Amino acid sequence: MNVRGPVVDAGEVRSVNTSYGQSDLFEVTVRPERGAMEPTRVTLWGKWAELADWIDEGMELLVTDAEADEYRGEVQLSTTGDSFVVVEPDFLVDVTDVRSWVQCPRMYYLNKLGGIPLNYPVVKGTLVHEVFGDLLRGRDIEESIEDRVEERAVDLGLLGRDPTEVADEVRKNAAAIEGWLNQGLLTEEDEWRSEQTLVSETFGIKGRADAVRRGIPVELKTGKNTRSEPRFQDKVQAACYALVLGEREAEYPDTGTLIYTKNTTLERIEESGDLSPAKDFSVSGGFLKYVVRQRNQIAATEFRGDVPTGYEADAKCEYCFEQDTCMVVSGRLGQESKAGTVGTPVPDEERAYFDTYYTAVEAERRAVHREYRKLWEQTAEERADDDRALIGLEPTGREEISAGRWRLTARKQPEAVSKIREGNLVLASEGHPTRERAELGRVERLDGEEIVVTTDEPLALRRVDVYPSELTVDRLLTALHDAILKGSPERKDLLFGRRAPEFAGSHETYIGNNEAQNEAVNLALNAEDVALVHGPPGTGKTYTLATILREFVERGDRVLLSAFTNRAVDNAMEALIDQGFDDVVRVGSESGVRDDMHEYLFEKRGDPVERANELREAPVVAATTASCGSRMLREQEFDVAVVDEAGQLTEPGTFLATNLAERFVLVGDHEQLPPVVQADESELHGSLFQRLIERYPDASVLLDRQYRMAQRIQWFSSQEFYDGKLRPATPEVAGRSLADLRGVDPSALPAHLRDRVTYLDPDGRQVGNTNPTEAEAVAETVQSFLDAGVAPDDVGVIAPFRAQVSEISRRLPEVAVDTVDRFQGSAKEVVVLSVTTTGDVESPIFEDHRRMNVALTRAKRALVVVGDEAALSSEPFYERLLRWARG
DNA sequence: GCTCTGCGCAGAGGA
Repeated sequence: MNVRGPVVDAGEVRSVNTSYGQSDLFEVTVRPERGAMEPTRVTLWGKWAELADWIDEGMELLVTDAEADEYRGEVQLSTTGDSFVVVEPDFLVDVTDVRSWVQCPRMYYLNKLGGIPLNYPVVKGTLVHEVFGDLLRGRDIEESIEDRVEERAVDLGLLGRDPTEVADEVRKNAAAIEGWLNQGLLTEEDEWRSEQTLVSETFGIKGRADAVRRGIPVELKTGKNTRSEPRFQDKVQAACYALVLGEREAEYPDTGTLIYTKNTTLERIEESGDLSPAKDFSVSGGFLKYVVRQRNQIAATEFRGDVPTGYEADAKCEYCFEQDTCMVVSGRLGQESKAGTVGTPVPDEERAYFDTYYTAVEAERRAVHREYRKLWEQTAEERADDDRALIGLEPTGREEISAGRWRLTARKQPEAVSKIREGNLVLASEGHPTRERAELGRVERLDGEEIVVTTDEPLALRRVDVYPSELTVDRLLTALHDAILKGSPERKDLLFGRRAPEFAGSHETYIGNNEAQNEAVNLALNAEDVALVHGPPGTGKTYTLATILREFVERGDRVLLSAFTNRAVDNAMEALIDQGFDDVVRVGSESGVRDDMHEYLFEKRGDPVERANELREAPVVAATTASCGSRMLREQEFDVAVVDEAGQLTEPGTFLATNLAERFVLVGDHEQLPPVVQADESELHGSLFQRLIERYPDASVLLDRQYRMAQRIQWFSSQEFYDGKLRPATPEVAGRSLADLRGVDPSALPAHLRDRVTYLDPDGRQVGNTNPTEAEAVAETVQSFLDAGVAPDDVGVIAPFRAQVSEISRRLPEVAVDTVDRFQGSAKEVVVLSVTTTGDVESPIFEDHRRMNVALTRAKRALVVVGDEAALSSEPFYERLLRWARG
């Protein structure tokens, strides 16, 4: 039987004599999660007893194949020879992390913290792996090499490598594999699967195997291995995959294969007479358990929030490549380290800051892990409700689009809604993402009836799940590392409030008709380190930002333009282009970047020198903050970073962009929506923008004149969020009404909708996160505006909940209906807000009043608030809102 | 018990 639950009590290790000889035992008490079982004592025998050093009360424990017996009248459990003990099974450890932990626990930590920079051996290794995958999928070797090298042009260009020489080197490595593969294929029936994504629900391990051959994991290594035996950490890596494969097939492979391409030089062949680059090794049950114990050490360390010292294992620091980094990091952070320390520690407050944010980012990582858990924990029905997956798909086709690239098509239920969008990374499966055949893929197309996914290998497409990614979390950590450990003292003095921002230079007129905007441009241009531009709704912050960018370029600065979302980056670029400047390189993915900006999209494929130069010499590079954390952009330097919608960025998120530049300008509005953060009790909720603007008001400018809303519409927001400072830019703006719109006849509207701000209580009732009666009233209201001549394109409907959005959307197919969060950044002539809730405003979504600020400031000429009076009267803020809306 | 965008997927290697 299996038992799983939190540890409520942990004892001491004892050594006892058994019929099999001397053995250690360690007793823990676990409160089982499922069933009505009382807390149960579980005895962990033999090597599992080492967990005594790692287990704390509160940690979750899973013991498989435990045996029940009665001892002194009490039923208790013991591990058996088949048992595995897994600490915090929900914490998904990467296979590569187990690998580095085995080398040295501190290397695991350092890799996580600093990331791995762009270097040639790694790029070459990646290339050989890609060619290997292509070979397995039947592609011609020369074609593959040529294509893959061309694909990596930027990396090779930035590293100053000649593509012909690189191709030669890759060819040497790949030829050895090809010869061996052909030999194998002639003699036996081989079944190969390349690039297998594996996730284990039992062992809390995830990773991607290079290949699986007849159920045996195959790991390719391009590095040198001069000894005849496989490297230990390579075996560990392959054994991890064996563990996950075994879980799925209910039988563990007893072998692993490692392929060392460098071993097949002519000299070696002559020396050993051995043609094969492949080495098989046996994977015993004992080895699998060793791997799980290592994985447990990582999970326990993360649970405790400990930092590995290196003493946990017996690696020798003098041979370690990371020794210098290790010593510097421990020196800067005052950490204990086996390698010793060098340098002076950062001040206490920086250390405290680092610790706080490190913990907060790790909490986000655990939130991502919870998403993974949902992959297998939920039933199909729950999954359908959760809308993270599309289930019950009917496979309709598969075609090979290029060697080893497949396009899978399936029919979906027209009413099935999900958060899956085109361009998303997904797990495509034949029914269950971890128990049945599954492939990582990308959504190519998605409409009402059909979904198209591209994958490396074909399968019958029956289900598509969102694939959670730790990528951004990893990048936040490196941004934190770069900012605090590698940041200049001047920059840090500023971040920690020890020095006020400085400004120097003359005051010029850049924008003649708006004093605040002109002030903002001056402030940005004169900033020696930072300038902050506070732009409430409709105040022309994007225009101002574009002017700032243009003036920076004019005087010879190289500029990074960044924001959290692709949409914001594209908008800012558009404004820049509107001002007549288009010498911009847009870094990003095809699916993320808006179609009309594709002509500026940076092409990574081609000639290395050309590609690298285009990037290095671009006066303006535009990318999301997540992209700024990519290896390619981390290599770039800028004079100044201009970050839009900075109020939506966490502090480490902001660093992703600002780390790359000498100076920075943050543009945003902290009175609109804050960063999206998964962990509730997190430091990440506040933005750097807000903290700096509060600390250094003199380094900021408030854009106080808005060009969007009629006076009546903007009043509430101005009073509640901007101390009444926000005002219409011109009398024309102040007096805006529907009558100004061509073809609109306001007198055709029902009387209760004729004012610029109106209120309506449809007497509905909240059902889940919807309110059907209210949705109906919203639809009727919108219809009234359409009947009065308002174009569908000029109307927007906003609701807090996604469920209510789809409820309304069904009734109004031709009108833009979206959540408040997704509406941020855009505006409409007419906006109808569906408050949805009834009785009270207790849901956490109503707690942050800034969400309402966004919702109420999208309308230019007419705003209708639709909601339950009782709910709106139940809290002072909403009561003021109601009073204003009623007029 | 709510909102949700990113990402060149994860891993590639060096004595």
